[in-house]
Amino acid sequence: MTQTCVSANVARMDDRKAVKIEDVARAAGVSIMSVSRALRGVEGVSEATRARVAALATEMGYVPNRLAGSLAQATSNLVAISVPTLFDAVFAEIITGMRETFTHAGLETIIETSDYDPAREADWVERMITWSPAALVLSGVDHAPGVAERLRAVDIPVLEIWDVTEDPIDLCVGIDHRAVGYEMGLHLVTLGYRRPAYIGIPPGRDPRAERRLSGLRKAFEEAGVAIRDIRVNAAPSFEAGRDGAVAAFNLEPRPDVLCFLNDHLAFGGLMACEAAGLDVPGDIGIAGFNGLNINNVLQRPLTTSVTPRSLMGKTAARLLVAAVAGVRTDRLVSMPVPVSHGRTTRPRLTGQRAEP
Amino acid sequence: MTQTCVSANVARMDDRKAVKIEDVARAAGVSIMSVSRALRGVEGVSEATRARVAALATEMGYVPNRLAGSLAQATSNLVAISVPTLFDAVFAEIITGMRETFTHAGLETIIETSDYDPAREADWVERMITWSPAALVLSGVDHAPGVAERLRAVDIPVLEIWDVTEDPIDLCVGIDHRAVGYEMGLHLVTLGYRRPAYIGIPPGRDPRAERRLSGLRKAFEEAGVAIRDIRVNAAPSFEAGRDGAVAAFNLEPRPDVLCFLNDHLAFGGLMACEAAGLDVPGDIGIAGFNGLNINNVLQRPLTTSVTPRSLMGKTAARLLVAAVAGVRTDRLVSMPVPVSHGRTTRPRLTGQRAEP
DNA sequence: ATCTTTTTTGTTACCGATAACACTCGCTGG
DNA sequence: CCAGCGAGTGTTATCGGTAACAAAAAAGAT
Repeated sequence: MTQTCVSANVARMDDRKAVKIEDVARAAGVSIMSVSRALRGVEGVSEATRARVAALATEMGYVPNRLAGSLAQATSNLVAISVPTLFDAVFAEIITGMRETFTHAGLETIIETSDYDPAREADWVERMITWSPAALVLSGVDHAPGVAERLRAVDIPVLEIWDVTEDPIDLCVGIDHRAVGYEMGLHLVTLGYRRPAYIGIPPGRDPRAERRLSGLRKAFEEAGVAIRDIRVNAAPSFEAGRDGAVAAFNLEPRPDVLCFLNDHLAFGGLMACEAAGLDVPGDIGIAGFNGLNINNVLQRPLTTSVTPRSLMGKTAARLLVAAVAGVRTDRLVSMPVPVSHGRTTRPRLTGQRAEP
Repeated sequence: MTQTCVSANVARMDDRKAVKIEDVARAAGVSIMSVSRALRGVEGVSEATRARVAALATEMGYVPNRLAGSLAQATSNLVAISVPTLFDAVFAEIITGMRETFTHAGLETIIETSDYDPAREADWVERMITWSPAALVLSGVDHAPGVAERLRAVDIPVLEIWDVTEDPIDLCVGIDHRAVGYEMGLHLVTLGYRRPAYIGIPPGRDPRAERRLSGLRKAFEEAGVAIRDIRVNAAPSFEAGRDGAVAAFNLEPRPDVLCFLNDHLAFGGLMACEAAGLDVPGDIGIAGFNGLNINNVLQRPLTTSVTPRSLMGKTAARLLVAAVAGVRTDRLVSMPVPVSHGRTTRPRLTGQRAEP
């Protein structure tokens, strides 16, 4: 099957070599430029030529070479997106939310997972710049040193998503994680919890989670309560939550509520409670973060903060498309994150309005 | 903030304009080609110049323009991957499995979601070709008409993943879905189930699922039993499984086992059983597909077929990297998919060895 | 010391498009 | 009847690199 004769190979390649703009031009009896203009829908060709060229191009199977096009224009239609992980449905939803808008705007997306490692993100940024992308999307606002400066220096619109900062590189659409943690803390305090424990992964991996914890801590501190802190040395996962919960059961005194890094861990924790014969929320409360779809089918949906992933993606994409087009917009959008009361924390104290 | 004066703009742009190979060459006092060679690690430069140029390039902040490079070389380091969806952790795992190998090989990945629509996949293929990617990865073996021919015509290595076919476009690494369904069917028949129902989404969206169903059907038919078929008009999700299960409860006679499209639906179904007060597996059995991580924390892990997503990704990537490098390898790899007995189907009949 | 080799370096042509400008018409208006 | 204009089309330079070949310098052989 393999052609070993060099000349044969060359011949074969020449045969099938993609038809280029020049071929179309020759076939249509016009200049290269007319073809280029016709195919891009740019002004400056008569309707007759445009139609003729377009038909011919299709017939000949012409596909423009974007490498050449982008090189000549010094910009591409590529939007490069970096997320920590694809395992977490959250980022999948954000991406999906963005993609639709991008597709409409004729933008291609290229996705990277940094695995929560700022150094990898920084590497990737350097690599991506070489593609002259139309825009860059980063997850979070904590970057390796120098990255922000670098990105401000090159003239590419940058969007930071999922977190907020007062000093975005360019555009920023996300949620205020500290506020989210604080809100949840307030909620739990209101419900009367006084022996909280936090269950997460070791610090340094997920700065957003740490920020939520700090908000949570603040809320409890205002009630004169300290949070005990359990870290499971693993990736954020169902299993980590389960293991963390098991560890929490042995604390003295036993926590009355477990605050998990996110819904994944919370679900793992819920299962651990079930396995340990603990009633939720009777014996112990559970709080998560994200409001994943799984809650829609759980007998006992999690008490959690519902993040607007899809909407966030859409909003962000719209802003970015505008920025790419040169339109000025808001630089910072902080989205609301309602607490979903769920059924893994006890109902409100007597005298308060009951949850519907 | 915006500079409106044209000359000022130009000046600014010139200031910050990325340093190019020519600048480095001038600074190093060598020709452009020497810089190109030095930086690419290609033969033909003395070690001394290489070091000097490399140092200078770093110092000057030179980043090669890949558009230009790829254009000149008529190929890029881009691997374009199409998956049906990112919501399903399965594809996230496959991608993650592949990515590591690709990164090692210096390949960049660009990801598309086709949303189970062959037409979108076909569009995407056309668009991608224009980037001269190093390789293309497609999910499944069912493509829009003409796509396979088109891909065979251009000289780009193509990998089909997740499913298998006897006539791959190029390379194929996946699982035999029909066989998987058949295996599961045999297992359920062995366990004594005789009133099975299948719960999935409308046909035409996920050909792999249909193939699994056909295997399942065959196994039951061999036992003289027909499968009843329930389709939920929704995306494959927890909710779809729940709704499908509820529908199944009303069938006459009530099914003794529910076979779900995948674990997502199966989990939704499990929750529906719980909500309906049905004991699993006492009153009704449940079978899924994939062996998602959630099973690791469930009190009652699902009976399911465990797909080797990560390994599949790794294997596939390795093959593809070899192919890109011009090495001949196997064209087809079909991976084993063991049945995990779980605890949502009844234990084996008496007289057989018990499940550990 | 001279003639090969081999290594290193430089030149030139192109990759496949686009931008900017130049040209050719056919028509209008003075 | 011809300058003036605008739509439609063509020409030329360029984008930032790389391949292929040519030239120069260094190393080795006789």
